[in-house]
Amino acid sequence: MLGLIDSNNFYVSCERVFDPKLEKRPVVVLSNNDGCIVARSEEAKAMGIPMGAPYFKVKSLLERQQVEVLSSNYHLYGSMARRVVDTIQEVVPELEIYSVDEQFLDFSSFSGQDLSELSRTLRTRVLRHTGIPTSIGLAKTKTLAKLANRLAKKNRVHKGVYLLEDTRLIRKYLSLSPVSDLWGIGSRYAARLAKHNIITALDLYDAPSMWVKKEMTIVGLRLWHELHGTPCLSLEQVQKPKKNICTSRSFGKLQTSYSALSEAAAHHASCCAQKLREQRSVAAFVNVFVQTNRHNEHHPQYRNSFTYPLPETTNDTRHIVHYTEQALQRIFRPNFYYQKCGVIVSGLTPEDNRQLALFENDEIVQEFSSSVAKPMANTPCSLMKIMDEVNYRFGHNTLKLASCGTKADWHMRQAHRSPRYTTHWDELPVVYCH
DNA sequence: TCTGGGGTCCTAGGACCC
DNA sequence: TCTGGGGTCCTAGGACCC
Repeated sequence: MLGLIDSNNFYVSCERVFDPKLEKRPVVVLSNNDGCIVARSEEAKAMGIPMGAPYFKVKSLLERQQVEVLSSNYHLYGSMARRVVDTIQEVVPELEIYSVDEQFLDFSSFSGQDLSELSRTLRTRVLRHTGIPTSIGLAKTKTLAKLANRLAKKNRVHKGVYLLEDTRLIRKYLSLSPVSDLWGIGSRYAARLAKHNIITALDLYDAPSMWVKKEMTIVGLRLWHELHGTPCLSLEQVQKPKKNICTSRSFGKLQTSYSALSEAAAHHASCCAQKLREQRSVAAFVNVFVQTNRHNEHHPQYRNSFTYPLPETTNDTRHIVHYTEQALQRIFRPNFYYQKCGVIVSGLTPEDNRQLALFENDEIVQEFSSSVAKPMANTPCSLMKIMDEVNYRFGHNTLKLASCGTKADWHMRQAHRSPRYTTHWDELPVVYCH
């Protein structure tokens, strides 16, 4: 048996831990740039506020219904997610971190124990230690555990834990679920399956496996086997290094100047380089993309990207930023209203067996180190290491390249962000004693 | 005026190799 | 009439996830 533990309305729950007045009230959390609704409390869901709705379209409805609106606070959510995982691991050490609010649990070392009971204890513990409510689904495969988790969440009588094992019950629940509820069935497949009269999850379960493979490739076949109780998706306990890393943001307001785009791109490139160093990888390519607002019918549209092959693989911020600039120069066109830009690094390999170039080119490094006090920066490695350490100790962006700019009027909108209670000294919660 | 930001996997087809 | 038999790598496009 394995389990899927999932934090309920995770972002809203994080906010509620530190602001009790949000309890029992409709609350929504917005995406970056205060763009769309990405999390809703149960009360907000009950009012029919749809997931993913653009904020400006539902703003007046939210105001009328007195819904609490929050900008997303990813420092807080990331830190709370780590606490949740740490607490779970005290009880179940073997797990896979599937997303910020979901973990698959490996119960193989708990044979003979009552897993439902154990899971209920686990939920209570997570709630007590972190303040985050969770639901746990138990089943033989990941796909069934996902379903069981839905049941645990949907029906209060299960008290947040549901074990789905009995074939008759599996069939019954599948017959009550639309096929699009299954993990791995998105809107495209749902529409295609509907044409073949496959409407419920049970219809897919009862379809011949070879037909499923023909229509939905090996991915669909795996899903089919998982529904029938044969595991095809293993638990990935070690997090694999990412194959691509992307940093991008929409601008708080549309931008037209090269200098604004260049600053933003340098900033995103710096973030990519830092993420590369965190996972101890180097990149072989850097891709820069820019785009205008595709929803805007009044301004002319433009989107473009350019991939720059790096002369040697690197995770040095200065190199990545330098080639980002080169790529941006190729795609920037004046007289457009830009809405977004981003940087993607790819061709990632581990930094400790980095492939050297035939002619290692240290021009940028030398140019830079000659203007900096010698003992600090004679190798790119040590300078980046120091920069990361300083930024870790004194806060993100304490040290950055000048090309990232200082004005940052391209920064995203974030009108309703709560304090970063757990990660910033000057934003700690305050307790008053009477 | 205002519409997010990350990721992964699979397949087919085209190019190449011996 | 008859035209080999293995492979790899890369990319674009399509699907999905949170």
